[in-house]
Amino acid sequence: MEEILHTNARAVLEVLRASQRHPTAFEVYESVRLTRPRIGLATVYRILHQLMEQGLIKELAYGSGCSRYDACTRRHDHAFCTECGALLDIPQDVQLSNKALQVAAHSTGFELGSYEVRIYGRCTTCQSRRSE
Amino acid sequence: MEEILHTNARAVLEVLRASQRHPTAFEVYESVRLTRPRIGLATVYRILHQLMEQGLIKELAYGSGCSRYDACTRRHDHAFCTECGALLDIPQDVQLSNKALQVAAHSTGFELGSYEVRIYGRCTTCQSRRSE
DNA sequence: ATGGGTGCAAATCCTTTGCATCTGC
DNA sequence: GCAGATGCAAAGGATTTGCACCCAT
Repeated sequence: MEEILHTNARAVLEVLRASQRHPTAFEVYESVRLTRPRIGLATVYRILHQLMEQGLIKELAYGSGCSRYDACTRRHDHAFCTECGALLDIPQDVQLSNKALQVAAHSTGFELGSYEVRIYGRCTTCQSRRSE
Repeated sequence: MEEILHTNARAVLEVLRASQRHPTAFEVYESVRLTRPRIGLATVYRILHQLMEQGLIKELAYGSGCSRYDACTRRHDHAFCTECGALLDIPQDVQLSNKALQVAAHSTGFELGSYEVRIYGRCTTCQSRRSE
């Protein structure tokens, strides 16, 4: 599937795969520019959309401003720092029964596609920054 | 707490409380204008921020475009329609053990604040619209 | 008269689009 | 030479900000 990606698309995907941090489009742009200095931000956006359509990456919406992108496409959960905006993958899936999901889907009439658990709190960095 | 709200802020909060649909800022603006025709969109945004700071409402980010607002501040879960963008409250909390949450928080080093389960799928309207 | 709240318009930020150019085949 | 990919600049949508005005105190 990804063999058909052209050079820039490949570079974008590699940046995303190498990053732990779920970068924004602009951060991806900055990283890609290290290897492909002439690339433009619009191209990065176009490539991000293509990669999403191909199911190679996912978009993460979180509060204010801009989207972030995730090269890990298997279902997984996230931790959001409410103080600094850091966004981490939760390494092991949060335990959730099929039954509970089906109840939720049923009560809303939804045909269940996927799901995600988000935990909100303070990341390690922000915890050490101040106690309060 | 909310006794100190001035008239426009009160109107915004009432619109949000009356709505089932988690409206966008612009939708709030349109509704509030029915009773306060001279209000401006900027004022609506300013008030939404104030209400968030006071903990009376919450912002919901979901994919593309704009934020939506939720006057229900008790912890609860959401269902997102991936087809039409509809956004519903899940009436009963998705069953999730404290232990599972603590494991998740611990594995990321997070100090757990809150959490949310999001289910993604097709809402009833979109299911009847086409089968595919 | 003072201070907060407000409308309006301009500014900003993120993202998308138009278009002429470039590239690889 | 053609089709797709690209850079650049302009356009677009959501949100914020500056500022003068208005209103209740």
